[in-house]
Amino acid sequence: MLELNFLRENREEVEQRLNKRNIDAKTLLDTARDLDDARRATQTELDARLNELNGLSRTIGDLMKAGKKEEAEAARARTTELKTSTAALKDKLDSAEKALHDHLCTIPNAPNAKVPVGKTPEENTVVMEEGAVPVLHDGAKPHWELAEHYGLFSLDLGVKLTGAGFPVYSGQGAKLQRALISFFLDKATEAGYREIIPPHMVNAESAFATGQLPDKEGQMYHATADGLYLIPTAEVPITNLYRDEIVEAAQLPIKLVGYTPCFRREAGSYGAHVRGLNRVHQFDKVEIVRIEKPENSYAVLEEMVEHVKGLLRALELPYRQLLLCGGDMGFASAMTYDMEVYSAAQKRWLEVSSISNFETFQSNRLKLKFKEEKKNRLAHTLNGSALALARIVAALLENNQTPEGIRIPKALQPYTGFAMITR
RNA sequence: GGAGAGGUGGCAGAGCGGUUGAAUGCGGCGGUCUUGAAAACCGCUUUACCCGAAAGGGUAACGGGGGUUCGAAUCCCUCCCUCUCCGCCA
Repeated sequence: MLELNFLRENREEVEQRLNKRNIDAKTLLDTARDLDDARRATQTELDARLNELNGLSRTIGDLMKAGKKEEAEAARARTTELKTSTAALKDKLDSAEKALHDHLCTIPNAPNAKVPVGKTPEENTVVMEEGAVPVLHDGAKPHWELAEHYGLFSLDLGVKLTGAGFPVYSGQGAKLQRALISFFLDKATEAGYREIIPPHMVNAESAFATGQLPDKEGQMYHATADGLYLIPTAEVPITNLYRDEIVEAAQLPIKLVGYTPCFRREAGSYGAHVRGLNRVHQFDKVEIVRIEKPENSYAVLEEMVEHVKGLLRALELPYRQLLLCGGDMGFASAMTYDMEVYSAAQKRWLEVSSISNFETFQSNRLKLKFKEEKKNRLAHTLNGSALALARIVAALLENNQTPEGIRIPKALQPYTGFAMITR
């Protein structure tokens, strides 16, 4: 949620930035201003009445103490009108606040100046590309066929247990999964991130604070009996650790990392491009989260990208970095880089990481501030996948296949305990 | 699941209808003293919003929500949470 005051004081800038999303920013902002004006007027009036009522109550108290019963009764009579009018004004204020809040919830974050204009993924900017695309042997297979051949994971078994899109990993496939998680966690820990194991379900408050509710309600699994949501990413519980907190400036930066399974309902879309591990309802991901001072956040975004690049290099995967255009960015983000790896058998790029700066969009909902020189300021939050497993596995299997088996990158071998996946 | 106790400021802990946003202690910040430090002493020390150029003024908040009352941290209802005992259990 954008900050109301920032939005009022920097109207021109915010409108220009929002326009990159191809939305009617002018109308959205005009409405916000009007709703806020109405709210302020109501509160000013309410406060004045309440002030009067409080004064009367104090007078009555004093008169009672002094034993002046008749005068107290007279004063009491005058409170009746005030009580009904303040009650009405309170209702009016409540609905004005709700209307404003609901409206603000519909406004996405304002893209950073560097974000390119564009409507579709085709208009994203390729920032850089690195690593050689491997030349595969004849008869190279896509990863779902490799999985079957080597017994690494099964989607059919997942259907039996749960439904479509829930892979069951086994044998070397399961070991590879665990190896990657450990490898990513260790790398993040080396880089100074503190490891967190959070709950895999969150309440509605948490889901709201990071921006999943109300706009992405349909994408989360919802346990209605308890009002809980299965997390779509570790970002949700980990960032919410700092909900309703005011931290000392000296405590920043806060660097957290967590591994969790991620659950996504992902309505729609079937066919070849969602086969295998390309798009599943449950996958594993290691997420890095940062809480930063505003003046540092964009440098930190680049630092996080470098961290992810380091992982991809260590895994010897060809990858590219994309700067998302306004039309392709997530609702809560001010600027997002996507990292994609090339999956050689499918001959396509797979998104394996999304690294975003949310500026104060999340912290405003979280009420996450830091104290600097006696002033409380909203912190900037950032997060990024480092990395998302399922698609990394897909690329790893496809790119490293040989007639003799599937080669495990050197960096990973200490974690897997084997150098080659074989039958 | 059954029975009981309780949720107050950064922490501990009073208050149980009338200037109580809240005693007191600890912690923190500033000052006096000191060669320096400690001790002692003095002052300050929650958050959000509204009006205002500012100075300043006002409103709200004692787990959440609702009610009673001229007035509630204090009384009532309800929900949530924590603790103790019993039961069950990875």
